Amino acid sequence: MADEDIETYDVEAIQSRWLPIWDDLAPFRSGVPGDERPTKYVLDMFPYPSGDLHMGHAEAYALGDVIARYWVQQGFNVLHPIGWDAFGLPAENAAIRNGEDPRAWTYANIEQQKASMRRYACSFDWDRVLNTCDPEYYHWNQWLFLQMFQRGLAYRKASNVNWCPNCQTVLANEQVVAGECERCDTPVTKKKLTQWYFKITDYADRLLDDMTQLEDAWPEKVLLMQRNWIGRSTGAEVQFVIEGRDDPVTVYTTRPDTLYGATFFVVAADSDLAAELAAGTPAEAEFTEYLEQVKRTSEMDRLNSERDKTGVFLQRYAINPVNGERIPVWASDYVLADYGTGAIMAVPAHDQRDLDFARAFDLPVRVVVEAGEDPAVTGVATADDGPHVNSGPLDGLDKAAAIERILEVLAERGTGTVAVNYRLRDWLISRQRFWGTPIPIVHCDICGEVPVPMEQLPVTLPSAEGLDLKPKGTSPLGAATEWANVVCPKCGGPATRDADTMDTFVDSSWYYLRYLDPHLDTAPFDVDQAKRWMPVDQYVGGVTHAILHLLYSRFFTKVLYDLGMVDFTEPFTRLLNQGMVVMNGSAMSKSRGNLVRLSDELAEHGVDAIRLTMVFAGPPEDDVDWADVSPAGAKKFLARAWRLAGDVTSEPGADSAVGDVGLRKVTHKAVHEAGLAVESYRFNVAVAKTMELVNASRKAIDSGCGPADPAVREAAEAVAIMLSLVAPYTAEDMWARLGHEPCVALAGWPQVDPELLVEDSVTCVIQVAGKVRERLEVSPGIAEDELRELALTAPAVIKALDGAGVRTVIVRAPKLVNIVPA
RNA sequence: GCGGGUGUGGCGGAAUUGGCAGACGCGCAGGAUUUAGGUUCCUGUGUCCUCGGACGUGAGGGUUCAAGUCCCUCCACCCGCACCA
Repeated sequence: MADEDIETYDVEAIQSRWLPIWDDLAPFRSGVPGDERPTKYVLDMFPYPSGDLHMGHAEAYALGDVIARYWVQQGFNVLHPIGWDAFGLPAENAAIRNGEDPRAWTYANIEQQKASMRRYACSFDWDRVLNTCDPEYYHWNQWLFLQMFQRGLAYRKASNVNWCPNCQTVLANEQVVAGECERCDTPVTKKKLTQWYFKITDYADRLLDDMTQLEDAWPEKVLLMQRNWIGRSTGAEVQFVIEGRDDPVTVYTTRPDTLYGATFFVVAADSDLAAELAAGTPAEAEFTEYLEQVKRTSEMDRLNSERDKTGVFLQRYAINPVNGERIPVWASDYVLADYGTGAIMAVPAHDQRDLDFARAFDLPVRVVVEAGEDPAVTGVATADDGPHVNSGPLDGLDKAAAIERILEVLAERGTGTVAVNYRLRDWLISRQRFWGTPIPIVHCDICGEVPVPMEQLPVTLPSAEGLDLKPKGTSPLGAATEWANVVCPKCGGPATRDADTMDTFVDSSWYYLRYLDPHLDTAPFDVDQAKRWMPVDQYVGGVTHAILHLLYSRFFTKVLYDLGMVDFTEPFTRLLNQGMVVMNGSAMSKSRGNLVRLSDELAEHGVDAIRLTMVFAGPPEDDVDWADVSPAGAKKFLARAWRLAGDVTSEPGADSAVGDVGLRKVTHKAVHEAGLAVESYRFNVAVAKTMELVNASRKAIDSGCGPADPAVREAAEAVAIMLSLVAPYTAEDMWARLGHEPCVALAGWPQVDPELLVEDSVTCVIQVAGKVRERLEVSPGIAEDELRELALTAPAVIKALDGAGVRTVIVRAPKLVNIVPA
């Protein structure tokens, strides 16, 4: 029999048999009118169309599909959409390399990925596909931009921005990783440019505070990263008069209690204030030279905290508002121009950076909090709490009391107040590239920034033909004169379009709403559909987006809430971060020579075996090391399960109630435990439970109740349904072999009979001094006294006690007895 | 430097509230079937052992009748942030 069966579990044949049938039946269509099932929204992060799908996609989508298909089996109408995040630099760069139109290149890749995705058989609703590079999509990026523009949430300002010399475009703070461009690893430099921003800082508090909604539903790690990224700190703003300057300068500090310890004052070298203070002083030349040096320092060097402190004394003095002391003003690059006010009071005794600076330039160190050794001697600033000294009215107070007191003092004198600061900066969205959403603004010499009227949207991208897409620091769109030159919508005079395009993170900040009605042409999304489906019940994607994409999406959601378009404030109720697929411990890459091609793996083992391998490899959050797993083993198991279906000889509908009780108990327990495992993301465990059921069924057929017993059919059908979450082709073919019509995906999760979960007998472990000496089969309802008696009289126990008396007997009926000898 | 996480057989990993450590699988070994085996099926597989047992979840200590699980100290690896005043 072996020979025929090997031929019969023919992966290729099974795949090509069911794919067209599923296409026809479309079992995962979520928008069928009159569908009464309760709803769930399962969302996978949409792919970027750079070539075909790879191993990472295979893992992520296999995991998301387990959840989506499980909820379908549980009777939900599951919205499980897919689309393409199709704008962006890589497509454009590739297009430049190949001399192709980025549009053609992108759509060709999308078609290829779409075909692969279909074969991969995820439970996507193919009626809802969207591409962010379609005008019908980015139309609404522009619409949303204008909504924000009207509310002052989109604005233009000049500032020193992160610049990637390789990509020849600006980058958001979030796209600079360790001083390098996140995309190409080129060291990032600074450039002064006028750019568009979204005012995400207005939402800093809400982004932080609303995270309480996400506790226990998002990975703690992601919440922590977001908290750190927003970086809220509470302190005080204190005003210092600068000699020879009319207006005082405000500094931000989290330690206003150490104000009496301020021995010098530092302004950010690259701030306007520094230039102003240096102007006309004897230090001006030295300052100018220093500033040049600072500008030459790459972001990467600047981030090196081991670097020695540098700076220039500006030959000016600030007056400490509490004691009138005259302290020198320095300019240094260790103070950041764009955090707080760009100026600080330096308290070297209690801040390490200030101490390092003080030691470098021989500035005085004054202890105002007694907390250990003298920092001037040790070189280590003390940040701990302790009684204040040398601090006038603060003397003797601890930190909390001193802060409270000094704030009162400052308030009385009108020279200081409580203040909150954030690490988070506004989101820079302008990009000097072609393949993105045009910013819907027209620049007019007379009227300034004029929004494109809503009815003129979308502002579509011109053809790339004839345009030089090579990065040169300005947007290629500016060279499309026919496109760029327009009349001002306001005054009718000559004007030009804004030639920059939007950061592609704008596209992905709201795409989950667009899926609800991807072809709607009157609004970005259907508000009523949003009431029905949103927020997303389960989001699945890589931890690489822990900050960027998730923070931006949360921000957009809150803006939409304020616009009255949605009635929730957080878009993603639960988040699962899947791990990566690696090879021999490191990320796969062509240059490392450890790249595994998904298409090769699929050809060799089949879709189901690859999906099963991904799911069974371990917890979904962990990386899958392809060197450690066995797709061949997965295929072997699938064939084994599949053969089970062929061995069943009872008819469909056979009454399982009269079947073998032993096997039925195994079946119901496996179904029950697999369901619990899926719901708690332990998909690998759910697979293990399915395997156990297959093993038990095999045994029942070969050496137990036999293939005709209805319990065997019940077990095999349960296997097919459980397997349908992971291995849809095999499961469907099993279902057919068991005499059912498609689709197994809609068969419904097997009902668990609670009575069959109750064991007839339980193995009770009898320990003596914590060591197992005997196992007894007992009834689950056994009384403590009876169990104690049984345990104490067991021969093995008497032997282990070896005449010693009994001190205590711990009884945990019915599973355990521990006898403590005297 | 600051913050967080993880350490369980040869390997990937299991293990409600502290209650049989190693489920399930890979690999390996042996056997059966086979002309053959990158097939299928069965059996075994933590370590040591004087075959009664002893030891065993990164190391050391503690709490407990009982610790992979709780507490303390340490080690290793991984991730995030990195002059944010």
